[in-house]
Amino acid sequence: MRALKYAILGLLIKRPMTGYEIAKEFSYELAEFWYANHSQIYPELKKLTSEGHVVFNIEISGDILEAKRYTITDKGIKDFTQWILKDENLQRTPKDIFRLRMYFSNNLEVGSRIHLLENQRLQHVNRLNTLKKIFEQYLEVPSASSDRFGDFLVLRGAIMREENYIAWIDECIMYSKENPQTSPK
Amino acid sequence: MRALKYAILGLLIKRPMTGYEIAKEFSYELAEFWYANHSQIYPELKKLTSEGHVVFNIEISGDILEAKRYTITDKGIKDFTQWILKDENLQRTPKDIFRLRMYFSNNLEVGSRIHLLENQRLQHVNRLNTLKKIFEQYLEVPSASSDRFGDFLVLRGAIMREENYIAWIDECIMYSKENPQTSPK
DNA sequence: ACTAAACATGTATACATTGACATGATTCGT
DNA sequence: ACGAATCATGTCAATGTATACATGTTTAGT
Repeated sequence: MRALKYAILGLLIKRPMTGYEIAKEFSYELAEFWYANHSQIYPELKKLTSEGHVVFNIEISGDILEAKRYTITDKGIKDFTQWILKDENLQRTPKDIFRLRMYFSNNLEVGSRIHLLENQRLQHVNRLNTLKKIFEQYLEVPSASSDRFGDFLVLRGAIMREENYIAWIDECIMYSKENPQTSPK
Repeated sequence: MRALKYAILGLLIKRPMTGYEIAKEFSYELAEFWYANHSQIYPELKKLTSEGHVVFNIEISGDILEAKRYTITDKGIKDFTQWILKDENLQRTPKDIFRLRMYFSNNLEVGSRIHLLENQRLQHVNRLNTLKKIFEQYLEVPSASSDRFGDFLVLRGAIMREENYIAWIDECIMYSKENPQTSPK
């Protein structure tokens, strides 16, 4: 499947980048649906180079500090274009440890269950607020052909996802309070 | 972290099960937020046995077909109880290939983009309908102490998640139609 | 002059996960 | 009696991912 390959190629279509810059991209908006740290990125870039999907040239900062700036090749663009066009079956639903906890939550007394839910809620609210702040920077919907359109869509998706998760937690809290039990299990 | 360990222990608290039965559980509701196939489950059960978290006894069907029925030990219950009680920081947002595609969707012409979105939409609608049919079986909210309460919460969560994903896709379709471009990139 | 943060690239080890390979028994329908 | 579906358990190789190890430079602030 090699999704990381296409994530990197997609970034390099926008502009040539170093491995370090690619890693940074993954820690901004992109992290809302994809992530890789540098220990995965550098080997992948090496592989992409040997496959002819990218080429690099070395830039020097200061006296000796080298950075490899990678550019996507025609072969890379062609491969990426085929990938992005391809219909795809639904992935398996992503794993979610908190949902796993809630699935087994009958093993908890009401107090503990609600504590866990409130804690999780707070974290999602914080994330939501961060996302909303980033979203405020878009004063209008970017043109569908600009590469900021993709950023806009996934950021909107991330906000909706967080709002929905919070709504689910609220339902869980409500049901737990409505329906108290004396002792667990 | 060993989430699979706790997923298995949680199931075994409900009742003793064979590896085969555990694998089956992962392909029903549980698959909405966790999954493992038998090639992961059997080794994990072996490990849990050697750690003293579970024990098994062999059942024979017919003449010779052996099945190992695993039972959780006191040590296993204690370990699970500590785990379920523990507060947890948010996981990294799960990877989502379709969102990755949409992030790079400025490389597509409007027609292709909408085709991909419609295709994905259909698949989510199908999944949603399946989930709703399962949900109809709950004529009332199960008691918070019954082990069907967890099933109920995560099933409700899965329905909300699918509805929300479809709403996001609809927004993407709307923005793509509102904001057409002549040629990609 | 010093220092902290950011720039920059790599490797290694362990763990998690997938899909294929491998084998065979039992049950249910026709 | 036959065949298909289900029951049942395991290993292996490849891939993917996380965390730590490892090293050194440059820049911006004080």
